[in-house]
Amino acid sequence: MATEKKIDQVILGLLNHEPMTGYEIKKRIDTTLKYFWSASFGSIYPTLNSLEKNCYVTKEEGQENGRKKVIYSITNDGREKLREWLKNPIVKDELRYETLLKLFFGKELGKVDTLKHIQAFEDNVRKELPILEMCVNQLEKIQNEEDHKYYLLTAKFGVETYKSYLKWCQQAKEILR
Amino acid sequence: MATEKKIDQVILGLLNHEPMTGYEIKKRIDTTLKYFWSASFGSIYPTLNSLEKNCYVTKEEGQENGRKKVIYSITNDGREKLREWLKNPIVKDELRYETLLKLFFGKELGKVDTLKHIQAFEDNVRKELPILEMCVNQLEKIQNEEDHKYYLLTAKFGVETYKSYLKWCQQAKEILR
DNA sequence: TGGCTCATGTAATCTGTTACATGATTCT
DNA sequence: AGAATCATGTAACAGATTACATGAGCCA
Repeated sequence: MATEKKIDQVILGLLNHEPMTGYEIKKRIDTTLKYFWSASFGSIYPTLNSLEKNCYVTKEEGQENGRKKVIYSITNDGREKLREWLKNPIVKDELRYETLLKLFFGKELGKVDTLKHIQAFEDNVRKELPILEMCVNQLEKIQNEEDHKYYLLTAKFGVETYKSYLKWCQQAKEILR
Repeated sequence: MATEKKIDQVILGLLNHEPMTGYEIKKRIDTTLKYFWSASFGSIYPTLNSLEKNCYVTKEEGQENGRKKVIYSITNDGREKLREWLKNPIVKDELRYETLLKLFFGKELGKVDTLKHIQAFEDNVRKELPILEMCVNQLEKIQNEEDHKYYLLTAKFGVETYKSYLKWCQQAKEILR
């Protein structure tokens, strides 16, 4: 069966764009993939090791400004692995909205405090939405790199869902009042 | 510290509405909470056991049509536990869209197959949206039970996000063509 | 009679996070 | 000098899923 873990695919996918260190992979996930994925160092570094053991990536130890760096690159086998996973049908999106759980059980908490949860949710969305929109704007300018068309898809997804979140927030507040 | 696991809170929350068996809890999660939460028997039954050991729920073994049933009810301690969790700020919504991962790395897969993923996503949303809308309609009719106002919040959330998914699907298909 | 749903539960396993350890460099 | 960031990694643990085991009732 081999690797079906998604963290493997995430790393292969990112390295398929350009060689990176584990640290950079983490940063990339926390910025670009933030709206639909997350991962910790505790899963990234061991995964890089096992990917190398299986020849899906190669590592190159170098240094930059005196700091040691381990730069990973995808191999042909790795790309093949990625492609294989990509063409399989999507199994399942896993959504766990703690926010919605607290709203669903909100009767026990009461209107006032439930409204506070909604407000906190809204505040966060309002903070993130402009970032996503900026991201879309920049991606729309870029025409040459083929990658960017696909990045645009996910950024637009973020924008649309975030806008729907805001719309819902208004409805939700009205219902509770 | 005690239980911070969300499955505990999900079960307490559901039992706070009415006493249920583990099997019924599972069904409830798979229908009503489906759009924002999931859980397996392998986590539900052991959790019910530990909740009982800690006196957050009580069990009553009975039978119905010859079938043995274990019906759980929430206790005052359990309700207190639930309330305590509800009033804490929301820590994090965990969203892991496998769909978006595959789109993000879509360059390696190509337009045709990426469009297939989008289509599969769209088909599913089109199938689920009417169910959610029906749900909203029914909840809007009910005025007496206070619980339903909170259920309505989450159902409306589902409707709004699902509509935004469909909107995005159109955009996504245009971008790739 | 065979298959589906109801119903409960456990063991093995998987996957990932948190917290810790370490140490260099850059910023203030 | 001290804090923050860069950078890599491990060990313990948490939390959940999958697969299996078991058995009764219902429907065709």
